[in-house]
Amino acid sequence: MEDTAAIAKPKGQYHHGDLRSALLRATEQLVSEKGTGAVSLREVARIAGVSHGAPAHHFVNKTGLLLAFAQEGWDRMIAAISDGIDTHAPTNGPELLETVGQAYFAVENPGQFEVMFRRDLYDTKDTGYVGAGESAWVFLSDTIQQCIDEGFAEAEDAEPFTVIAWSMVHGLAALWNSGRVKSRFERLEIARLNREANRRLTDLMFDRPARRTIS
Amino acid sequence: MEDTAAIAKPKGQYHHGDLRSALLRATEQLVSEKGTGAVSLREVARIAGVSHGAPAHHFVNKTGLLLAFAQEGWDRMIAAISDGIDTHAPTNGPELLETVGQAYFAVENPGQFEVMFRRDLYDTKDTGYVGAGESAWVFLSDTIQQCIDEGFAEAEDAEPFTVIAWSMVHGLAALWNSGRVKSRFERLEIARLNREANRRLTDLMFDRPARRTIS
DNA sequence: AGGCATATCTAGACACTGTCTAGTTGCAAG
DNA sequence: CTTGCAACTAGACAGTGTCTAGATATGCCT
Repeated sequence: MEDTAAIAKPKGQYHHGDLRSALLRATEQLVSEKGTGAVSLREVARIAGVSHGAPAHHFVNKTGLLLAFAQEGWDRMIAAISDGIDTHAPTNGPELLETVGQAYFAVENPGQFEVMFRRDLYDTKDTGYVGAGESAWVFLSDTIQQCIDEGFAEAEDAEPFTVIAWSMVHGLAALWNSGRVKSRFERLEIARLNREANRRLTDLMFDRPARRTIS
Repeated sequence: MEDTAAIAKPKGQYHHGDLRSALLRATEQLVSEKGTGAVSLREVARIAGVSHGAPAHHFVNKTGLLLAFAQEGWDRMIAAISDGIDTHAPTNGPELLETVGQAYFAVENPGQFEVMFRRDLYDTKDTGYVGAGESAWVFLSDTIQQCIDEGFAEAEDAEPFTVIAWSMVHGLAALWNSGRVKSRFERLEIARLNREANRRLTDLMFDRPARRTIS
C-alpha cells in the first residue's frame, strides 16, 4: 500500500507529473489484488488521486488503458527471453527452445498474462499490439527452424512442432491461471512444473541424449 | 433470429414457461454474436421478453447465469467425449487419448469455451462446477494410466504426460480462440490442426507404429 | 371445489460504470 | 507578457448489477 503514496498525486498540485505510468501501476495493482474485472477507469483514477475523466486524456478509452497494460506485458516477456538467453547461454536449438519456454512464465502477474491474451478487452487491430505478439511467434518459429537446421528434427516438422511447443507452454500457463492444474500440484511451483514438462517435450520432439538423470 | 421468437415470452402471458433455459439460450446468442463482454442480465432479459429483474430469480446473480452457462459447456464436452468413443471405437490407450483430444474442440462456440475457463466470471467454489472440470481431468488421467498399463509408456511418465497432453490441447484451443494461431493457418480449419498436432504428440509420447503415411 | 402457500415475474430505486462535453489550470514557447 | 496548448476538473447522460416491495399465476392440500 505504500506504493499508492508514490502513485497518488500530491495534494494541492494540479498536474500529476507522470500520470500515464501512475495509471498503469494502479491497473497492475488492481489486477493482481482483485482481478481483471476489478479494473475501472474511475477506480484507477481514484488510486492515482485524480479526477475520473483524467485517464481518458492519456488512453482515450478503457480499451486503450488495457491495451497499454497488455503491451507492457509483452515487453516484459520479450525482455525475459533475451535475459534468459544471456544467463542460460543455450548451445543449440532445443536448449534455446527450453529457455524461451521458461521465459513464457516471466510475466509474474497472472492477471497481466491474462490481459495479454484477452482479445475482447481491446481493439486487436491496433498495429503496435499485433506486432508485439507477432515477434514472440516469429522468435519461436525461428528457434524451431534452428533445431531443424542443426539436424534435431526434419524439415516437414517445422509447423506442427511450432504449434505443439507453443500450445503446450501456453496451455500450461493458461490452465495454471485458471486454477485447474494448481489444485493438483500444490507443492510444485509452476516454474518447476513448466521446466519439467518443457524438457520432456523437447526430449520427445528432438532426438538428443535425455538429461533426465542429471536434474 | 427466428430463435428469438422461441426464446421470447408470448405477449399477454405473465409466466414465461421455461425462462431458465430461454435465458441460457439468450446468453449463448449474445456470446457468439457479440462476445462474452456483451452479456448483461438486462439484455438477456430483454431478449427473453421479460423484466430486468427476472433473471435474478433463476440465477441469483450474473455470476450465477455465467456459471450455469459454463456448466452447460462442460456437459457438452463430456457428452462429446463419450460420443467420440462410440464412433471412433479406439482400441488402445493412445487412440483413446486422440479421441479425447478431439472432443476438447466439441464446444463449438468459442465464447462458451472461454467462459468455461474464466474463473473470474463466477464463484469457482461452487461444488457442481468444480465437479464438472474435475471429471474431465480424471478421465484424461485414467487414459494416460491406461497407456502405461498397456506398455506404451513408463509408470513415472504418468504425471508429466498428463500435464503435457492437456496443456497442448488446451493451449491450442486457447490460442485459436485468441486469434493468434488463426492468422497463421487460415486455410486449415482448427479441427484438422488439432488432429494433426494431437496425433504428432501421441506419436512422440508413446512408442507405437507411426501412422503418418496412412493419413 | 375452495383456499392458501409459494414460485414466478414486475417496477422502481440506488450506487456504480464508461463516455461525452464545457470549462479551468498551468506550463512553455514566441 | 500573452498566446497556444497540454493536462486536468466537474457535471451530465445512458447503461449496468443488485436490492427492495409488490403483483400475478400455479399447484397442492383439505
